[in-house]
Amino acid sequence: MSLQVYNTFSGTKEVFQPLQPGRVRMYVCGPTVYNRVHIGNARPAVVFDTLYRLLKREYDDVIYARNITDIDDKIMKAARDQGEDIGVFSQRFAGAYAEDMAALNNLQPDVIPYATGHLPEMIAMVEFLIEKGHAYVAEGHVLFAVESMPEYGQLSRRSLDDMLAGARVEVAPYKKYAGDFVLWKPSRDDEPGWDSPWDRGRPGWHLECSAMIKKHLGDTIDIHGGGRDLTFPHHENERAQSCCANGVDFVRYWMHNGYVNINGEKMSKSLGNFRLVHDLLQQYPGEVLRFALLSAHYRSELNFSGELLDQAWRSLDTLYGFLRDVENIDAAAAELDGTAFLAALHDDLNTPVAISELHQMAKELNKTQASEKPQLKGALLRAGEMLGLLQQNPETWFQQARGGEEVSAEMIEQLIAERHQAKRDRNYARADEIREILKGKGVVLEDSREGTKWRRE
RNA sequence: GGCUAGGUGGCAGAGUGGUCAUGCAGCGGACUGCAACUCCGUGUACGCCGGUUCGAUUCCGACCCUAGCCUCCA
Repeated sequence: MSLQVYNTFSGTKEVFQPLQPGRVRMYVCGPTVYNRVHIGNARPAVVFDTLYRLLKREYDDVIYARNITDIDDKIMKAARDQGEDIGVFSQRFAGAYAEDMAALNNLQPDVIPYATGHLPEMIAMVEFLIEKGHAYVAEGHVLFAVESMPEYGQLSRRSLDDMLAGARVEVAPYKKYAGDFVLWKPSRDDEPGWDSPWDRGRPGWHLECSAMIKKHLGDTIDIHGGGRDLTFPHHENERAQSCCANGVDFVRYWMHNGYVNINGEKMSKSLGNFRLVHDLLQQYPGEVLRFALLSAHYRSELNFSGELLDQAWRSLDTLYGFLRDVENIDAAAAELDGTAFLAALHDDLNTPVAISELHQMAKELNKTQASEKPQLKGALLRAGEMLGLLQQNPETWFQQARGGEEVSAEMIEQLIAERHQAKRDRNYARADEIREILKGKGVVLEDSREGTKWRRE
């Protein structure tokens, strides 16, 4: 079963073949740390984490890097506005990002490079680009000369003429060509800056990723991921820098996820229609957010709403329900080869189909005879793990807080015991009364031959 | 204006030239002391108009509509 991925560069699904057999290098653009991230920012992290899990299953040597952009004018401005040291400020939000991503069951990337830790690499790359005639110095800035690269625009499929025709931004006077972009810009004395062969200054955004990729993953990497909005200009410019500086192919497979929409519009900071992951986590388990994000194919847009999350929560309840009362086996030993589940993931990470297979596996588990249940449960848990789902103890899952006033588990158990006695006494009125009381507190009882289970809802 | 993606049942969302996505919700039934869980059953969904075809939601063309990128943005 070979993995197929859609490559933005070719515009088609391709069979994935790493540069070197058995060895995969993947880079995903991480956050610019000047505030908490919204659920749309979380999509690439979840999508590529899922891909990372799949790659690790298939390849021995996988390195996944996701950077922290901690040099940026927005950070400078936000830190200044709040009167906070910029290093402390950005570190705070880098930490918040790590927390949010962990809450969504994302594994830690193997490498988390910080832009501030790579100034020498960036400066070296700029020097080299100047040397090779791909960049020039102008009024303290260093600019990349896009006309020096005939293939510029190939990734985003734009011609220079088209781009300039649609340009809505004033062109800085020091640019030789309107499409040239900044590699290095001068800093004022009160702005963060680093000494360089040019003025004391700071790197352009695109340069940061190019330098970090080169250092940690090499000149040619297998997968570069990110949100669709990064295709141009960010990735196009990264590609220009890296190809021209390294003289080799930069990325074998470009992968871009679609947006998270609200009411049919892209969720974005500038539109102000965003929902922060941190806020959503007050109301929903991270696993519900993750499930919701994986419920659409990564290249599709995903319409985000409270209803979507409620549906995700219900679906997880159903799945966890099947896992109750089944003896565990070592899920790691479970075999997924040849399953429709795995086939779905191999087909350009088709998570909606994979999730539907999860349901099929759960139903199968429910139907089968007791002796075979542990085996099937193991497979289901292993499949869930591939998606970063279903890893909690089912009882923990059902007992977790769901907002509203909380009755303690002890109190619930006590009432269940009292109801049990009432039922024995055939005092159904009292039994039903207790059930109603608990229901009013968001606790649902489920009787079975083995006893009474409860869950919050 | 240039370029790109898309319009699927109440909602979310796959997919396919001709039996089935799947989930959530709804409805009917079974189970249950009654429920819940679970199980069984249940929906003539594929923007509009033409064309190709024995047959199109799926291929082709026109049209309408939506979103996105071209500026910081996952």
